[in-house]
Order: sequence, then C-alpha cells, then structure tokens
Amino acid sequence: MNGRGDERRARDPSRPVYVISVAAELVRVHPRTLRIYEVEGLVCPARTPTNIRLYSENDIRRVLWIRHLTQNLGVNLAGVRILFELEERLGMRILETLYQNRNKDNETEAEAPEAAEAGEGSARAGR
Amino acid sequence: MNGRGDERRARDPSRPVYVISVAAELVRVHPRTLRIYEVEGLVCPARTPTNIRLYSENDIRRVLWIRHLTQNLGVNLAGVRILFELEERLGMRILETLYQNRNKDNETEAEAPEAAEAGEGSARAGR
DNA sequence: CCTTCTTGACAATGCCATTGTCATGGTTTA
DNA sequence: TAAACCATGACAATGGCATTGTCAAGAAGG
Repeated sequence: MNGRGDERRARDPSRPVYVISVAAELVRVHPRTLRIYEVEGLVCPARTPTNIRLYSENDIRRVLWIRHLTQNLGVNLAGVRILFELEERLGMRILETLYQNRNKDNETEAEAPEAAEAGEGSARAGR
Repeated sequence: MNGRGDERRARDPSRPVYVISVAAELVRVHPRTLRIYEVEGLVCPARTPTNIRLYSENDIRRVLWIRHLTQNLGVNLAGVRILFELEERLGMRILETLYQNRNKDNETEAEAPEAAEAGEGSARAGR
C-alpha cells in the first residue's frame, strides 16, 4: 500500500498541474492574458517536455495577486513587476502588509485576493 | 549677530519654499501635473495662510521619485500610491533597495532619480 | 481525427497620464 | 491700481497600456 507520500506530493502547491485553459478558467481570465503575463515576466509556469505550459497552485495564487493589483487597485503591470521585485529582494511578502493589522482609510473595496499570498518571491514560484 | 541658526533653518529640506510654478520648473513638469499629484494624494505641499502651495525640498524629491517611477519604470499613479503606502507602513525606504547593492539584470535605463530618496513616508513629507 | 496547445501578428476596446486651455476669483507686488 | 501669478473646476486632445479577441500554421495528445 502507498503511504501518504503520494497524496502529499499530489497536493504540493508547487506541483505543475493546470494546463493553460484550466488555469485561465480558475482565475477567470483569457488564456491570452496568461501568456502576456508570462512574456512580461510576471509568472513563469513549468513546461512539459513537449513545451506545454503547466501552472501550479503557487502560479495560480500569483496570478490572483496580479489580478487583484490590476483590477482592484488599478496598478499596471509595470507596478506589479516592481512590487514582485521588491518582495524578492526584501525576502518578505510585503503585499500582505497592506491587509494585515490595518483596515483603516476609506477604501471600501479593498479586499485581499481570493487565495491571497503569492508563491515565493521569484516568478519561478511554480517550480 | 545671527548665529548659523538662520542658515540652518534656511536649508531645512522640509521648509516650504517653492511656489508651484518654480516647483514645476524644478522637476520639469506642468503645474497642472503637480496639482493632479496632490489630488491623488501623492504629494502634499504646505500652504501659505492665503492658501498658496509651497513645496519643500522633500516635496521636490518626492515628486522626482514619482517622475522616475512613472517615466522611467512605467509605473502608473496607482502603483506609486501603493509603493509609498508600503514605505510608510514598513517604515523603510524600500524604493532605494532597487538601486543599492544590485545593478544586475538588463535594464540599461534603470537609474535612480536625480536627488533620490523621498522625504518621510507620508505625503506630508513637506511639513 | 479532433481538440488543445504553441508562437506571432494584428486589432478593437476602454481606461489612464500628461499637457493644455478657459473661466472666475483671490494674492502679491511693483 | 494694474500686471503677473495663484486657486479651483471643467473640458479636451494626445499617446500609451491592459485586456480581450481572432487568425494562421504547426505540434501534441487522447
């Protein structure tokens, strides 16, 4: 009998599992958009030996952050790039600080993204 | 005789001195743009008792950061807002980390703004 | 075989940043 | 007092970006 090792590996959030159409559905975005994010260096899904994109849970979370920043906060992709770069360079998830102890201010629409918290710092989070 | 107190106060970077036309000239921007930055909450120059805007050196530096982020890095005002908010909340000048020990990557155009380093965290830097 | 994937190109949409102007009225200063 | 500058608010033109969408030619997979 197989121990729980398989299951644990199966749930590994860094494990590449979703093909682009599925990933696009999960984050409610056009596949075109996901490809653009990749060209812009904001996400970097794994590839099968035959070059097919495979998104991990971490990739999905990362994309959800991008969507949140762009759609809810109005940040453009250049801004997202800087924020991700800062996270990587500072070695901390600075974006979360926007939603931790403080909900003050006016922003009534300010809500952390669905499954908040991007993968690691780098765009290579998926791997 | 006056000690150097006057001089020191005269050079205080938080001292409001530039009227909007002068400030606009200093940062090479239309006065209209400076007013927009203020409405957007990105800068907050002092006012004379008669409501005239007065920009300090810190305000100028802050605007130079905005210009750098928008013109050189392509970040929009929403992104600038987030970055400033993060600086304030983290209590550190995170933007400088982009230019400290590391100049790697490709970005040949990446240069810190003229008089880098914004005032304090808050938009009230000028006061 | 049929569907989905790949890259590259081209386009339409709508929003945003910046500059610019106009009008009306207050402030400063020569 | 008159000229020059400031304030606020409105309206507009410009160019650029984000997103969606499609088309084409070829590879991959069930």
